[in-house]
Amino acid sequence: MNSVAPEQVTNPEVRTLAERVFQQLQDAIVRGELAPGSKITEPGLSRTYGISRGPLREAMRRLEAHRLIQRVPHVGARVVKLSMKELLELFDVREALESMAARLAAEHMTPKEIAGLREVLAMHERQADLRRGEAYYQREGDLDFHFRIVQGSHNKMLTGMLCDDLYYLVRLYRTQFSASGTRPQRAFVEHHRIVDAIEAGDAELAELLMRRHVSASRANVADRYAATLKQEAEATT
Amino acid sequence: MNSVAPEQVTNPEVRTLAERVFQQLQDAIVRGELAPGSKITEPGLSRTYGISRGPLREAMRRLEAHRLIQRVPHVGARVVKLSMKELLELFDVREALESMAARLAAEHMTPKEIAGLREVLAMHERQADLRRGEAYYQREGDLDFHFRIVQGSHNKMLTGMLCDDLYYLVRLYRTQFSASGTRPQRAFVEHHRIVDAIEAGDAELAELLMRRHVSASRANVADRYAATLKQEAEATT
DNA sequence: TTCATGGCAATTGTCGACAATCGAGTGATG
DNA sequence: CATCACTCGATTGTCGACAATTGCCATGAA
Repeated sequence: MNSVAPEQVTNPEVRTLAERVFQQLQDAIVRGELAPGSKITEPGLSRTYGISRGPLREAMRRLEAHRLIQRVPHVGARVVKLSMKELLELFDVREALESMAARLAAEHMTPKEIAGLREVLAMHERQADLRRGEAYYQREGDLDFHFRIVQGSHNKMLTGMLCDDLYYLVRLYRTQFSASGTRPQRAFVEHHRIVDAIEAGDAELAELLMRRHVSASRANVADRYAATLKQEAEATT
Repeated sequence: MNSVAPEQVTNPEVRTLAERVFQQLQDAIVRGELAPGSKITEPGLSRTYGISRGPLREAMRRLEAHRLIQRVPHVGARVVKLSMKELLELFDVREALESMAARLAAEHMTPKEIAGLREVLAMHERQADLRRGEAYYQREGDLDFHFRIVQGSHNKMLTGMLCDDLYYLVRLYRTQFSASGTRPQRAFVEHHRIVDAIEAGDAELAELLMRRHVSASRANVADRYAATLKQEAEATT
């Protein structure tokens, strides 16, 4: 597992050290290589990535603004660690933004984009058939699905907020809580209905369905968490 | 012309140069002292604020993440200039987030917070009586109203997104488009109804009313813009 | 006149060094 | 034994200098 993708070095979009290390850190945090809650020091990262502290600090400022690290002046920075409360907050924000995205997608998505969306759905079903228990691909695919709808909204501000900020937190949560258990069949059906509504241009329905979809996902997480708490309580008695 | 206010130096909350210059720049941009679209250079700002480029660059990274400036590697940075399209995008995002905030506020706001909200409304009415034409106070007060509802949601992620990011863009828009004309009476009524719904704990109604409130505000802006375009077209013929 | 080309000044990107601050560990004291 | 003050090591904050890249402008040719 290479830590640095070779295309990053030659990619003309990413020529500055600060930009590169920002993306590398973002990746490392989201993938759990930097443990949530762990302290990160500038000299340490400086050595790891072989750069000076100047660009590194700029990258850290951006990570801070994206809520991936938390800094305290003169003390240091830690990788963000989502509490269950914060995770549920994240779901509320997602519900608001993604339902709006679905509404706008129903109004503005092009036939080509819709076809691409259907393609994603088809791939999910193939994967679900082949490896029913395997949750990883389905999870990444789930984000891909949401990703495309958000982009279909054709609202750059909305796209930026969801894709540049929230989705990294979502992925961070999935590694942090190792959220493997899902509700695949039901989610598939919901995905299909959302796409149907978008294709029909039914903005209100698409919005409603997406809202329910995210809300159900949130409830699922909350239930599993409650179950975990109960289990732990029983184990200690 | 003093570049640094003396109380800032002693303020324990703001001890680092990067933090100070970040807030100063944020203020300068929002108040229009740095014209939208104007180019800002590091040596220039470095001289004006009397600091070196290190902290300055960190502040600029944060401003970039908050969408107040736009940077191009090796070229430079400009103060963001909202196009009408982007402004309408901003309204869509606000509609999504603030309606959710109103819903959560109806569920979680404390009696004390609600009383504070009513206080704000009362102050608005007094001001509206005294100086009917004056829009400035009413505008700032409008933001104060929304501010308190967002905080009443008790959702820190939502609060951060709205108060730390979007509301600065809203204020920037108000200076950029010199949006003095409003619809005060109607907005007052809407504000009151929203507070009523929140106080009654009617989450769905609060959400719906806030959604309409923001949506109406968006439509108002769009109409005024269309009128401006039409006026200009007539003037050139 | 218009366009290509080369050099130049200014700006951005990066680095290493120094100063300021924090917190853990140590020892003294009640 | 607990508590407090202090010292010291490490980390963060800041600065000035150097390298790299860009855009402008002058010069010249078609």
